[in-house]
Amino acid sequence: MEAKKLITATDTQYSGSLLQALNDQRMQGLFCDVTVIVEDRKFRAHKNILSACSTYFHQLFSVAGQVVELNFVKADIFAEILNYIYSAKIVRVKCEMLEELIKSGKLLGVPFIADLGIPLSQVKSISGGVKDGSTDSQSSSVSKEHELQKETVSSSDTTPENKSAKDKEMPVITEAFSLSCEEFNEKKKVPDSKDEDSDDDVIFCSEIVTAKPPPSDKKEAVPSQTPPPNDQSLDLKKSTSSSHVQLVQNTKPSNQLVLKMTSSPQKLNVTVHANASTQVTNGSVVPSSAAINTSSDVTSSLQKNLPISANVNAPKLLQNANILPKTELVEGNSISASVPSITLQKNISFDGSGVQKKQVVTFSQESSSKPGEFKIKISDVVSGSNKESHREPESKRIMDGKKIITLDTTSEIESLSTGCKVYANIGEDTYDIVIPIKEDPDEGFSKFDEDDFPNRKRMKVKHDDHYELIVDGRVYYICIVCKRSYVCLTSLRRHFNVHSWEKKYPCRYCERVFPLAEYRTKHEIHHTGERRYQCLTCGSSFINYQVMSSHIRSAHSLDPAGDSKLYRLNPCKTLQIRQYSYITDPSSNAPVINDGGIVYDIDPDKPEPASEEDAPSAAPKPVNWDDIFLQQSNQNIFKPNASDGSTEFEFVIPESY
DNA sequence: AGCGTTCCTGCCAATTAGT
DNA sequence: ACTAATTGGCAGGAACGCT
Repeated sequence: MEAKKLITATDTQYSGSLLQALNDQRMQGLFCDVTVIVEDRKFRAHKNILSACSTYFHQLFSVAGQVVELNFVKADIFAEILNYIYSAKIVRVKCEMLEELIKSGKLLGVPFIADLGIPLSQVKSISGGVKDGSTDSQSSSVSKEHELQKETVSSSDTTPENKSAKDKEMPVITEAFSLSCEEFNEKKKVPDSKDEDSDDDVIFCSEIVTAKPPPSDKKEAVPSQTPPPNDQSLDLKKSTSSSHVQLVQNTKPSNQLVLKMTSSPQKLNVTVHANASTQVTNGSVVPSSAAINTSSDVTSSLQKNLPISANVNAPKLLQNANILPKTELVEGNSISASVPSITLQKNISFDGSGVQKKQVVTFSQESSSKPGEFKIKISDVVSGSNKESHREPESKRIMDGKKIITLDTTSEIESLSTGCKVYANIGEDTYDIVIPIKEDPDEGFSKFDEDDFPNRKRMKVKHDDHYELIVDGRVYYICIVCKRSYVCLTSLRRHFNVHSWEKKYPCRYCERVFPLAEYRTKHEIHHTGERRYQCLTCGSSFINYQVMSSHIRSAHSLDPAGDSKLYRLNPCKTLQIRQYSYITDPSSNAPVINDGGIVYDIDPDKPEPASEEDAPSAAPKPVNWDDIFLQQSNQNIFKPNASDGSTEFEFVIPESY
């Protein structure tokens, strides 16, 4: 007779293959919904993935739009972090990058990377096969642990593949932890690995987990799946990303990636079984919430004594779905001790041009004293946020598909939810922020236009790059990234490229790249050395307006910005730039004045061949490449690359530069 | 502090794209 | 051909870095 049985089936490869699929999609740009700009590099990614792995992104994406910019991380570092997020691996990171990597991991709230600081020193010495031959007592004891660990694993796995892996396994040791990692030998070649010196390579495929230290410590680490109730060793079920490595490489369900962490002197024993099946089939393990809560406690404890900032509450990719919501319910003191991102974001300093100057999330109650600086706390406006509820009576109301939030002058507008168009009607001391709550931002936009400005033509918003703020009937366009306000939308669009780098303007003389064409042009003029600005008082020429202006002020004690023209701007001869009314009167070499009242003239010392040849032509003739080649042939400023007929040119920096 | 360089943004002309 | 949108040069102030 067939007994009734409950069947439990677990796809042990699921998490790994899922991660792989996500990474593949990222590589192909599929379904990427966010662009992270770091320095001059753009990284396409998925918000869900980033927010799941990074507390920073988790909070950032609650307010940010499709483009975010990080200026506190280096591009190459962020690339490594992103690779980790999508692969659970830090692969072949050079030792000198580790410190920066860890720092960035802390800032971004990526626990694994942040906690690499724990084994860092040992890693450095171990990398490439024990460079320094560390022989301290800790390492020796850890080596024993490591041997034990090897035996534990080898007993259940004697495949040649894993034997090979054991030969390369690296114990990672710190003052607080010893961590042994059974690492599979990845046969999949890292693309750039061939050039790397293996001595400089560090490969992690593990995840650091903190656990509550025992009241009576100094217990020997014992890998155990069924710890006694009061045992200080703790089994955490984690279908971590680490399991990806294992499961992809070996599908045997009995195989586990075992991380054994042993504390010393504050003993801490943690065994992580990164077997995805464990969490489902093994019902005897410590409940997730308890485990995490315990971890939180130890985090707090450890932070008192150790220079680490473990963040066990950070959401982790592919973490047990039961863990995450439970961790949110951990007692407040535990959370506050283990969520550094809040404090962290308050400390982030955005600076420079084209970078985020303001915090995305702020908990500061500091009010703005400068007129025109409206600020709103994120909790006030984040759609769907629970935080809104407590402010409901005071300011929020919903009608006609719009959410209206009334703010006082001290509120902050910097963290308004993106994807919405925001309008404000300014009263004496209040601001009504109207946020269309329909899903389609354009829908709300349209409604606004039709209701309030029926004569105003609907504006199609191709890029979700700005808010609109109406103050006393005047429209200000506010960049969603840096919150700069613009009177002209074109100015904002031009500015936004600083964030998005949708277009790049490389210098044709050097390697520099600029987000604005004008920046490049001005920079290139420095290469050519051309001096277009000429002082009419003394005839001196200068490379740009600022130098010329400075000269007129200092040398002639005059104001170049005054009514009288004290300088002239000669047309650019060395670069192919847009020509305006740079018209030289064909009948004479007298300068002409354009519509703006600017006097233009051709430098008599450098007669322009084109002007002479084309003198009968009344139409303004812009300086083109041919003109430049003819004119500058002796100077060899530009040489057309005739070999391939392309539009590429060989640029030779003139001697004047 | 002075100087040079770069960044920023309103303005506007030239160019390009769309109808 | 006309219009709208985009591009990018310019002015002039501000910020920044160096000496």
